[in-house]
Amino acid sequence: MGTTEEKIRWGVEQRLEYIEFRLFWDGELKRGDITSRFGVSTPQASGDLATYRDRAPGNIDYDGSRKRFVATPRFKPRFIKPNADRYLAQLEAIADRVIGVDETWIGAAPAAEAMPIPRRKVDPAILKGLLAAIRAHRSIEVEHRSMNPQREETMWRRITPHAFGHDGLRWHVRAFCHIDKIFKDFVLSRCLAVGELHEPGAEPAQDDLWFSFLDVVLEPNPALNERDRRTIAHEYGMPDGRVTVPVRRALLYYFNKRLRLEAAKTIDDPTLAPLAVVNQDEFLSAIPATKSHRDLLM
Amino acid sequence: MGTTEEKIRWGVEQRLEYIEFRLFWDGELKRGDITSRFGVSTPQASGDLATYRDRAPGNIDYDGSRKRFVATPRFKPRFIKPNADRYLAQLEAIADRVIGVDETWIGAAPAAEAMPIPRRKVDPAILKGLLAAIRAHRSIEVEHRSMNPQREETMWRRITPHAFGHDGLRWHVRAFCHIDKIFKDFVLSRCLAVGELHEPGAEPAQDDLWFSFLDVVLEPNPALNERDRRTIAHEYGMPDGRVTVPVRRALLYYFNKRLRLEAAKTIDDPTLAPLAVVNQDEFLSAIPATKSHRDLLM
DNA sequence: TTGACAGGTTAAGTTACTTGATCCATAAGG
DNA sequence: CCTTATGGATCAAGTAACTTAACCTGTCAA
Repeated sequence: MGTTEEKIRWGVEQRLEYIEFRLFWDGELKRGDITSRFGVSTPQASGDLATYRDRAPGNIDYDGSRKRFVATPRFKPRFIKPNADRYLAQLEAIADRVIGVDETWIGAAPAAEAMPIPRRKVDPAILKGLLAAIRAHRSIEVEHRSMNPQREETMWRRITPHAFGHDGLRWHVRAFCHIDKIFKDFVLSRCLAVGELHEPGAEPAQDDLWFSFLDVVLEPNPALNERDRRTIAHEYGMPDGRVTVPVRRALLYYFNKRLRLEAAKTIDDPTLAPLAVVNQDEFLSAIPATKSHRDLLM
Repeated sequence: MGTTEEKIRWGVEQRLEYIEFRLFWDGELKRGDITSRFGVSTPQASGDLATYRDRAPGNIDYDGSRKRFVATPRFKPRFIKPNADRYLAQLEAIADRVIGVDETWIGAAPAAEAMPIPRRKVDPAILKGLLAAIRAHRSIEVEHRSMNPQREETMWRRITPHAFGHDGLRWHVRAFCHIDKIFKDFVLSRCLAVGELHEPGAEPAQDDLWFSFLDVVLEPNPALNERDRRTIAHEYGMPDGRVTVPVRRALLYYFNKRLRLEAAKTIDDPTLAPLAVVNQDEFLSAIPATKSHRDLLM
């Protein structure tokens, strides 16, 4: 009883979820957290807390001496399903200064530090232009710094983009290059400006390397001892000692570099490459196809 | 005139920001986008669009033939400041399946793919326990898979955590280990369970490696040709050909590995390591201090 | 013991909503 | 050509969800 379940407005639901999020991760919150984050009055925040108590009975208590609302020991989430990876993704964004703590629901962010890589910011206008070209299935002119020594240092080229790819360190746009007549990756932070939209140069479907996948079978590096292999198998979720990862062929090069797979079995210190590829012949022979365009590499 | 600027409720402001976000990035939206995302009625969504038109005159138009609201050519954001890195961070979270498209404001997400690394999910209960210990300045028992061959394969150890660190591939918790009496990193996905809180074993301030920084001076790899060096300098924001990055000594080991700095100048193919360290003596001699605990490496 | 802080409550009034109806414009299909 | 589907605008009546203003309670620290 008490749990009257009428329809509930979006704003109220957000605040109930916020209350529960804070109770789960921080274990506590105060009324002022609600009033300041959502700009509501104190009676409203009190009302929300009462509503929460009503709908999730036994989850919340008021600790008079600490002057905080606290989660009870038998707290059981009812409005959100807690997700550690989501929490950590937010923490990373905060550490990278991509968002502010006050834009998340994290109340007291723990001290956290991510790799401080001093990458140039991407110009919103450029990203916006590429998005527009992708949506409209058209080509766009891009001023791009090329690593190809045959080319001008920076040049305008027309490309027909269709997707974005992230190699773990930076974003590329996958596009048909009207000069070279092939599909390539263009690093976003090397795009200096964008121009007009025009007729497309190719259909996205023609980008075979993008649309075909290789099933990479990974195992703990056999150069490791039995025990370390078990640890790696556990960490990467390999119940039977292996895991199959479908990887776009266009991304195989980065996948290889990122996990140091190529040299895994020959490297002197196997702890540098915890994973190795089972279907290595297939894997290695699939890589060069993406490696032929020097622009991709660096 | 027209722009009456009374106080505005949180829910309304969210919708106005949503409208502008969509206009900027997607260039268009329809009334139904608002009703479905925020659960409001059609008259309300119409009202919001009218309010937006009122407050940001000249930004929005209705294209009757496409049956969409579209951004005008002279669109100028008034409620949000567009941030490409933030957009891309969301895109990455979507590609990694950490959040759903419907949880972001991105209307039509472009095709995007991030590195598919099959990492085990972190148990929310474990992260929550560590957060609680950090907040309370107490120690916590953790069942952890050790890579140290002297130790049991999995063992309970008491640690006093104080921060989180991300090496680009995974999260660690930085903590004082009550067994080894030193501060170490513990990979989150190797923590299997957490236990009770107790007295702390050390003050966070005693973690010298965490709280002291080394100024790493980076330059484009000198093994590259002049022109490629210029490109790298541009991409990493080095107006005078160098950039100084303060890095926590506790993270130097990962920083080195991630950017392949150690071997940068000697590696056969310099395109694999676009960056090199200027103050290399200082840098290399600072690394081993963090490298002494094998647990960190793999 | 006083004040500052955190929270709760009640009453009266306002704003932001909903439902349900009716109407308009455009595009696509027969 | 007419029909239907889609997407939008608007009005009227009613209702949640708010606000402001005032006043009350418990706990802690000076």
